[in-house]
Amino acid sequence: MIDRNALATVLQMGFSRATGPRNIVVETVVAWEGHFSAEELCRSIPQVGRATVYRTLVSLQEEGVICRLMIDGRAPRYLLGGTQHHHHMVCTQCGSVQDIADCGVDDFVDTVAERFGYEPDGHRLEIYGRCASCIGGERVTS
Amino acid sequence: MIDRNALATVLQMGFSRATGPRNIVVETVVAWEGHFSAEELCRSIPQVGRATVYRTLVSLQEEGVICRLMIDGRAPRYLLGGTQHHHHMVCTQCGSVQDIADCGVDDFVDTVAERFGYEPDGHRLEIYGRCASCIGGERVTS
DNA sequence: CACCATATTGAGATAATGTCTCATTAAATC
DNA sequence: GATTTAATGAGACATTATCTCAATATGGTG
Repeated sequence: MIDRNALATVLQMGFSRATGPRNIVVETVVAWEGHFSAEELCRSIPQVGRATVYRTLVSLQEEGVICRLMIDGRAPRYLLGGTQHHHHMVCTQCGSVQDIADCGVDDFVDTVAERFGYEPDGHRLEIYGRCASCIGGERVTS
Repeated sequence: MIDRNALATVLQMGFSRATGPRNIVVETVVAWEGHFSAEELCRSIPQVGRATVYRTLVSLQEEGVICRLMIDGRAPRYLLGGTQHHHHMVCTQCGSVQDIADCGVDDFVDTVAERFGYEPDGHRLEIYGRCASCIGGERVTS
């Protein structure tokens, strides 16, 4: 979880004024359980305009406070999580998302990129499947 | 490149009738150089209705004939490519896409999934950066 | 070949999501 | 409190995707 100081820092990044509406958006995002879409966020804080919500989401992505997942359908979903965590395991049944601490993907990426003369500046790894508790909950509930 | 027989097979998959419009869509997709969006495809074959184009794209994805890339903006882009190739390297400058033949990602995915008691059924790896020719073309063209 | 049953199509309505404009509001400073 | 201007937000607009249902075309049958 992001702490209050970091939050205050985030609120200032790239802006020259700290404002109420942006504060509401950031606090809501930080307090959110699990992932959310832009529209869900808008609905949950109707007192803040759509434009501001979208603008703030862009900033939060740029600052690495949240990341963007393309889970299934059309709308991207956002997840609180630092810049370093772009490896996720997504449960296709319950929608839960598990961060994967880096365990060699970065090296793999560098190796592949080098082979092709590529200069990598980012990558995304998402694993889809069913999480342990969805597998476990398979009994028929009478 | 997909051959004619495979194409004929694809055209039958999941359908009970072979039709002209669907044929046009599939042939256009197969002949496409690089990746494309659904709307680009629609524009290039205005004689086929949007609904049919979208329906056919869904079928082609299900059959593994094309895959769906989330490269940058909002609209997904499609790429001719078999079911097995979900590892791509995308040039953020020229937009070219390079398939990465599997070199261990699958094993990595299985290992991680097992650690979390996860039952994986798919994954996606996309590497973003600049390709060799974009790096090479950096000289100022007078 | 003509005919039938129905799978498939497509025009256009509708939905979902995201972007933009610009008059208004309000934060920071003096 | 007056001033400057960053930031907001209502709503128009844009883009992408889905849905409906009457019309059409396909494959099978006699």
